[in-house]
Amino acid sequence: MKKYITTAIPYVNGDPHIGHAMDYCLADVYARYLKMKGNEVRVQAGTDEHGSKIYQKAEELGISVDEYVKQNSDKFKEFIAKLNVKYTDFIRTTDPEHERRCQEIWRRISDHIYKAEYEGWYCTGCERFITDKEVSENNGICPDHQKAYEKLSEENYYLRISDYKERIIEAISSGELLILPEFRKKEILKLIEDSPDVSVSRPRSHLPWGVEVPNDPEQVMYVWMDALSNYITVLGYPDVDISDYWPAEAQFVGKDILRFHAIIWPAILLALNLPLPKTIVSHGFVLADGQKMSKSIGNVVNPVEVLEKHGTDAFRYYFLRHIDTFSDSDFTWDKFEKAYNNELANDLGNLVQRLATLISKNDVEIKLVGLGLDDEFSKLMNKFEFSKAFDYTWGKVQDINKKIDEEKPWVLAKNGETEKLEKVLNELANSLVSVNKMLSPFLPATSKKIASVFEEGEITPPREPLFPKQ
RNA sequence: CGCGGGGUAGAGCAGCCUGGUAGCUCGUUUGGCUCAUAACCAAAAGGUCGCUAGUUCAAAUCUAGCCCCCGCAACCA
Repeated sequence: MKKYITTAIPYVNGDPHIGHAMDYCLADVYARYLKMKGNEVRVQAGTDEHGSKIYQKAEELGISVDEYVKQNSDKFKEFIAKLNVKYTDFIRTTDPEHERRCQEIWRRISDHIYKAEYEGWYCTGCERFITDKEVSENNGICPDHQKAYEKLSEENYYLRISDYKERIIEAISSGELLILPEFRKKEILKLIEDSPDVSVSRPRSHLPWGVEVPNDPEQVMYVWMDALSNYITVLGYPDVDISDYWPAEAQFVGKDILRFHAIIWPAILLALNLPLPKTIVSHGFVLADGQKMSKSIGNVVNPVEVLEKHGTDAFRYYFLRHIDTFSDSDFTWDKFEKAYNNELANDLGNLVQRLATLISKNDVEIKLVGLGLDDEFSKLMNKFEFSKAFDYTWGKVQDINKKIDEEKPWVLAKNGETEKLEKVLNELANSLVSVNKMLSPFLPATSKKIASVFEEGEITPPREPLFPKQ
């Protein structure tokens, strides 16, 4: 089977942060799992490079926008590589092919787009429209710029969400378009009901850096139009038949951008007469000590620092097991260190060491029977309950440690019970190899090392501990 | 009364739908073991299950009211 998985494309006005890592890791785990099941999997990644903020930032830095976005896009590529996340397709929204395809998409859905006047409060400092609520909260004055908001009107294009509202609501509530977790689905369903038509363009004067609206050089596409399209333009749409891979098996997004993916995106797809993605998985935020990470509080955890501390798999371990797949969870250095030492080093690393030693010391021949994937594990993975699946897998790791203590192979060896010893160690080795399969989507490098110890000829303990204690 | 989620051992959570000895992981203490990265295994301590009332032989679980926390309400992963 051919499957397609997408990640959200980050806006490149800053460095990669820990939230981006969540997206990549989750998508990667699912992709590796599907591959293990024998599917042909395509994984998209990319960068969102249009919009006025980027334009401004480049100007501030005194470099060309092209150069600025290229630099930042490369940073993300590097970051993804550091996470050992594999993608098959990388898209940059400033890629001319993408821009052309976007315009073609616009043409194809133009029956559902109309032009209208938009009037609202505008801050010339922020260069954006401000919601009525925000205006009243700030008493009509922008706190960042100490300037009064101005009433401004402009002509924009609108996407008629109302044409598809019923259809989208139906698809989401029936599960045809599955939104995970359930509580987000409820939120979205409520949100769609009240969703007005969406503005999908800006006058070029406000948004100089973007994709031009076909047949209207004065208007530029709203970044979400351009960004959402990436999921199919990267496959070659509309030049190429994408039906092998579209609809996507799963689209991974942060909870903050779920609404665009669950409202605007389905509307665009329906207007194009394309099927809706099968699943949108919305993950939570990583909190630092219970608080949202923010530059002003100064509690931002640098993902690269975490990666470098104990390596990629330790990073993946913490973020895939101790950060819940769906809800917000905490990162603290203390928890990370504990997880590394007590779980990775003691439970798993030590298990590999002791079992390999037992086998090699006693010169026991191991026959691998090639067990299939655990049903319970598959069940959890199919529901995108990755942290629970990982928990389950870890329970199996601990079971093997327990079993070793119960069977006491060292006693069997001492008493010369070779037959029993052989049987016990074979059972244990087979269990570990089968658990290792479950580990492989989560900890690919570690899993490879374990496989090389137990599945490639003579078994000798790894020369270097898998996870050296610190 | 905007919508939604939640309040269970020091921490993080499960159990609630389908009432019946309050459970898991980490941490703490004690014991066991020696194959192993002083790792592993076992046991113990620790909870008025937010508060109040109701239904019931029996409520963490069902009902009602109240208190508190959090998420969402258009561009912040």
